Amino acid sequence: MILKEISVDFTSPVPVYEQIKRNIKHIIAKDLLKTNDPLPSIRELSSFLKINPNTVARAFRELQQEKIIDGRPGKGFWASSKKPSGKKKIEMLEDEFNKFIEKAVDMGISPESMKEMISKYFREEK
Amino acid sequence: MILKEISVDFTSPVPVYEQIKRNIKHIIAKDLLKTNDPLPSIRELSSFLKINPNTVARAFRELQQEKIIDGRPGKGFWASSKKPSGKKKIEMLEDEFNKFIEKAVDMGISPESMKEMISKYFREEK
DNA sequence: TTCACTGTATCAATATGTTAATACAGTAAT
DNA sequence: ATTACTGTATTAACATATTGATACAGTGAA
Repeated sequence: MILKEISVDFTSPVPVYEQIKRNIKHIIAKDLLKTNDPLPSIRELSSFLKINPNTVARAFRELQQEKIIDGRPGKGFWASSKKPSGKKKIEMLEDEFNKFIEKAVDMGISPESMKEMISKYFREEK
Repeated sequence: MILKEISVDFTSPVPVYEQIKRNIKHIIAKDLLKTNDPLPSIRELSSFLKINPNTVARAFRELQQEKIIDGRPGKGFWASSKKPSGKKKIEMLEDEFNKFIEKAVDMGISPESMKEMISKYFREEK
């Protein structure tokens, strides 16, 4: 079960519902959950994490709005079949990304420096 | 004067003090303010923007902590003596950049794809 | 000193965000 | 219909972030 892939840090400034969202996104991005695979129920996950069901419900609701998962009362939630493909995801980001690059260019930052920033981010990320 | 380079959007979810910080950073990054050039005083800027002096003070204080500007009571604030090198500029962008990368990660985009997006931008640019 | 400007500190009001308590409602198997 | 699960909605408690009112303190020139 993917339950043990999910954990939250109560001392983090990142809200618990946001940590849950990221957990699920990463799980789906890594294909640990494929299309139509069931997620743990709201109550199952909330009692596993020892938090209020509403907190899990908020995470699931927002993921549903983002079309990452889908769900129905009485049936639970599952990985959506309408997940955007890798290409779609990049297209979704590209506008925002180009704005960012333009600002960087405006400041005189080279493409090499930008790539270096990416590498740095992932080196520091554990 | 750089006063007219500074504006805030009161309907934005981005706090006013944060908008001021970004304004100043961009002004310095674009060399509209060079080393030791004076910034508007806290009260001057606050009355110009019609906000409380404390809001401007917070922006300036944080910029000072980030070594982007310097200041003293009775003297005002000025652009820090440390010329914003390429590295400095990158630091200024880094917060924003990291948020972007985080979002990309959340979408399951690999570092390689991100670098590819940068290359693509510059290939198409010229 | 006095004055007119600087920035600083403290506290309160307000707004926003997060989580929990609790009750309600849908689904499906028995 | 009963049971045992699902998700949903409402409201309140709590925490945090943002901004403002106000008073205090430093600097330098007249």
